[in-house]
Amino acid sequence: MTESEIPKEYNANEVEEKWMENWNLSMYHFNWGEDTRPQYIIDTPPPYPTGNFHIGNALNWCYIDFIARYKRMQGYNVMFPQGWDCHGLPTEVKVEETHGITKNQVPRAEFRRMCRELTGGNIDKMRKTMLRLGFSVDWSNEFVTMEPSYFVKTQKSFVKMYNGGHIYHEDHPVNWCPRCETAIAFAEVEYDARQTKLNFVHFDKVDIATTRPELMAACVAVAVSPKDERYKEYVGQTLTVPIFGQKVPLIEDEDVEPEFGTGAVMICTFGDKQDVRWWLKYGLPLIKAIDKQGKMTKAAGKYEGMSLAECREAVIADLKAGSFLYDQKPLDQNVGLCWRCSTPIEILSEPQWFVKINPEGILKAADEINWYPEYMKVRLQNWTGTMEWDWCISRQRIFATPIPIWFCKKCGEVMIAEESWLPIDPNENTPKKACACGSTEFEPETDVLDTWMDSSITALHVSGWESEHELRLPAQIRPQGHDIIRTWAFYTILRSLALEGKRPWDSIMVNGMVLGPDGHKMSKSLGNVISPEEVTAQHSADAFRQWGAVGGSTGSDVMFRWKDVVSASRFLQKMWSIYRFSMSHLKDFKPEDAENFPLDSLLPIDRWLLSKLNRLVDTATKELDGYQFDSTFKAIRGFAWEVLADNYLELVKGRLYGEDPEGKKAARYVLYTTIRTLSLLLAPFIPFFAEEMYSRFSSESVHIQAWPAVDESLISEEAEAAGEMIKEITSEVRRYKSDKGMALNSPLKKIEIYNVKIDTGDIAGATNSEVELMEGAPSFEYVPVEVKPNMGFLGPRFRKDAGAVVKALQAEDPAAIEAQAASGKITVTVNGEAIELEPGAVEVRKEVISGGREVDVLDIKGAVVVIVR
RNA sequence: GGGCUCGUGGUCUAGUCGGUCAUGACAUCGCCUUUACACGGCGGGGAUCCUGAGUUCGAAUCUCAGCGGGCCCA
Repeated sequence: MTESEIPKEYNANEVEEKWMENWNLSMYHFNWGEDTRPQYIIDTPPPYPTGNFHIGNALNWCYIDFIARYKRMQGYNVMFPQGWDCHGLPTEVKVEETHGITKNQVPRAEFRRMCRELTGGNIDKMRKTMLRLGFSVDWSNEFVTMEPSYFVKTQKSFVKMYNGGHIYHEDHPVNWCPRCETAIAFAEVEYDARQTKLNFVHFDKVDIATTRPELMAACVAVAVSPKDERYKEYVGQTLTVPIFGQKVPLIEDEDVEPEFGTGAVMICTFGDKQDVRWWLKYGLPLIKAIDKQGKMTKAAGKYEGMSLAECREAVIADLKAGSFLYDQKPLDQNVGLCWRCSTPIEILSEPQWFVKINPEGILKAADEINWYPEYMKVRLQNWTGTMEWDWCISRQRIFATPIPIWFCKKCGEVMIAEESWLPIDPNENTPKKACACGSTEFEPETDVLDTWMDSSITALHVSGWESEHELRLPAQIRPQGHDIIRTWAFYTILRSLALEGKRPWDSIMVNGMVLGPDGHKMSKSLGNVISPEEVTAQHSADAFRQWGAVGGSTGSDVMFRWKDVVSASRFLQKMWSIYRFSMSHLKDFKPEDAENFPLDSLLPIDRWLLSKLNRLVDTATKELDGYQFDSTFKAIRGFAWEVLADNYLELVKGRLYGEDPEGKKAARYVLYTTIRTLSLLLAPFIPFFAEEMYSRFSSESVHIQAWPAVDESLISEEAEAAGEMIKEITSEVRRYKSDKGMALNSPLKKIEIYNVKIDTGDIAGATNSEVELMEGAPSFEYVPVEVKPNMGFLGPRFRKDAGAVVKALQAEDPAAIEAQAASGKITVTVNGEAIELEPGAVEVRKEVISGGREVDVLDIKGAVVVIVR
C-alpha cells in the first residue's frame, strides 16, 4: 500500500480533472476480434446534435454508463458506442435562421455543407460534456449518420427493403407541414388545444356544421348517422355545396355523431384523418384545394392563391352575404401541429414513399424482448395496434439521406440504385445503366429519407451489419426514453425484422423524463431548465451521477432537485472520511496480508460486518442485473454510512488504537477488505471517486477490475445475530447516555450483561466503560407485560376465528401465557372450546424492573444490561 | 375521448402478487465539539398510507367507483 497524504476534505473537481486527464479511454473499447468474454452490445441512442447535451440525455447516459461499467467488471466484452443522429429539420431551420435564407435560395450542395458544418461543431460541444460526466463511451465505435460511412447503410437498407417488397411509392394522403413544406409521419404530429369556431351552414337540403369552411371547395360528400331520423328522407340524394356549386352525395355512416353540430358533417379532401377514412371507405373523388405551401389552388376557384386563413375569412364573408351561414359557436379542439415548428398540419395527397407495417411481427418481437420496466411494453402494443397508415418515409427537404432512386423520363419506371453504387446522391449522379426501356434519360428523386430511417438501423449498425465483421445481432440492450417508444423502438424493431428477420435486442430499458424542480417538464418557457454543466460546476460529476442513480426508479420520471445533489456531495465527503480513517490504519497493510488471512481470528463484530458486506454484494449484483440503480446505490450508501461508519468503525476504534496485536490485525483485515470492495461497488456509479479510492490499492484502474464475488461462507445468520446484539447494546447504552444528558464518551462505572454470551471487548471500547458478562440470572424482577399474537401464524390457521383467538390470548395474564409458552404448549379457551397453540404463536413482551440496587436496567431483545452509575 | 402511470409525516420517497409498532432522506426540535467526518454523531416529535364502497379473520397493498396529478396518444 502506498503511503500518501490524504486530505481532510474531498476535492471533487481536482480529483475528477486528474482522472479525466489520466484515464486511458481505450480500456473501454469493444473487441471485435476473437474473445472469450460474452458480448454485451448496447444500442445507445444517437442524440440529435443540438450542441447542448441536456439533462434528459445525461440521465439516459448515466443509466447506460452504470450498466456498461458493471458489465465490463462482470467480464463482458462491452460495446458502449456513441452515435449522432444528424439529419433533420431542426438543423435546416437553424441554418436558415443563422444565414437568413430559406433552403431554396442556395444550391442544394451548399445548403448541405452549411448543415454539416453546424452539426460538426455541435457534436464537439456535446462530446465535451459527456467526457466531463465520466461516461465510459467506446469512442472507437462512434458513428455519425451524416457521414457516407453510415448513410451508405441507410441507403442499403432502403434498397434491400425496396427489393424485398417492404417499400412502395404511392399517391396517398400524408400529414403535411406547410411551413416546412414536407410530409411528416404521425409520430411527428403533436396536438395542442386551440379554440376555433364551428360554422353552421345551409346546404340546399340539410344544414351542416364545419370547422373548416375554407375547405368547402374540396367537399366531396355529406354524412349523417344512420340512426338520425332527421335526414332519412334525403339519404342517397345529392346536395349542392353553397358558393362552389358542386353536387355531392348524402351518405350514412356510423362514425357520425348525431349530437355534434347539426348531425350532418361535410367530408372534404382533407380536413382531418376522419375525412381520409371516409374517403377511402366510400371511394370518393379527390379535390386538391390546398397546395404544398398551404395556399388555395385552382380548385378553390376565385379563392385561388389565398392562404388558408385568408380563404377562411373570405368564404365566411361570402357565406354570410349569401345567407348560407346562420350560426357560429366557439369550439375547443385539438389541432395537429408539426412537432418541429408548431404549424398546424394539413393533410395532402402527394406521391410519397412508404414502408409497409407488419403489426403482428412487431408484437411478436416485442414479446420476445425483456422490458424494464415491464409495463412500458404496453405503450408499444397500444401504438402498434392503432396503426392505420403505413410509415411515410419521404421528406421534401435537403439535409437528409438521399433516396437512391431515379425515374425514367421516357417510360416513368423507377430505377433503383444497385448496392454497389452506394453511397450515392441521385441529384449529383446518374444511374450506371440504362432503363429497361432502353432510355438513359432520368429524373432524380429529390425527396430525402425521414431521419428515423437513419436511426432505426442503429441496432444493426452497432452489431456489425454490412461491415467487415460478422453480424452480432441481436444486441443485448436498448436504453431509451419512454417518449420515443412509438418511434425509435417501434421503427427499430420493424427494420430489424424486415432486414434480418430477428429482434434487434434481448432487452430494452426505458428511462423516464427529467422534470424541473417544480415538478413540470423542463422547458425554456417555464425557465426551469438546468444543465449538467451547471451541476458539475457547482458540485461534481460524481454528485450528478448519484442524483441520476437515486433520483427515481428506472422508468419513472425523475425530478431534478438541488438538494439531492447536495446530499450526494455530502455522501462523497462522508465516504472520504471513512476512507481517510481506514487508510490511516492501513499504512503498513499489504494486499498479500489479506490473501491468507486466518479467518478464525476474527471477532464477532468483524464477522457481523463481513456478513453484511457479502449480503450487500449479493444485493447490489441482483439489483443491477434488474437495472435497479436506485435500490443498488441506496443499499451501498446505507451500508457505508450506517453499518460501516456509524457502527463498525465506532466499535473497532478500541482495538485499532489499542495494544492487542491480534485484535488490531483482524480489524485491519476487515477494513481493507471492506474499503476495497466498496471501491469496486461504487465504481459504476461514481467512477472518479472510486478510482481515487482504488488508486491507493493498485496502479491499475478500478474500472478494469472484476466485480466482487459473494463469499457465501461469510454470510451467517449467527454472526449477524451476535453482531446485532453487540450493536444493539452499544446503541442502547448511547441512548441511555443521551437520555441522561451525558456525553457519549463519558465513562460508566460498570456495565453488566446477563442472559447472553457475547464478546464484550468492542462494547467496552465503544462505550468507554468496563463491561462484564455475568453468569446466572439477574437478581431483579422480570415481568411479562404484554402478549403479542403472531398473526402470520394465527390468521391462516384460524381464519374467521382468528379475531376471537387474539382476544382470548390478550385477556389472559401475560405471566400465565409466558409460563405456558415455557412449558411448550399454550392452551386458551375460545368460545367455550380449548385450543392448543405452539409457543411460536405468541411473543411475550417483558419488562425488567431493578430490584433495589442503585442501577438502571435495559432490556435488549432478551439480553439484560445493567448499568452501574 | 382512449391508454399507461402515480396519489404514503411539512416536502420528496421506499414498501404494493394481503399478516397488525409503514422505509428513508430533507426540514424541524433536544443533546453531544468523542483522537475519520459538525458536509458529523446520538436521540425526539411528526402519517386515520387521496376519498368512498367492496372482498377478507386481517387492506397502504386486491376489486370497483370517484377525485386529483403526470406522461403518451386520438
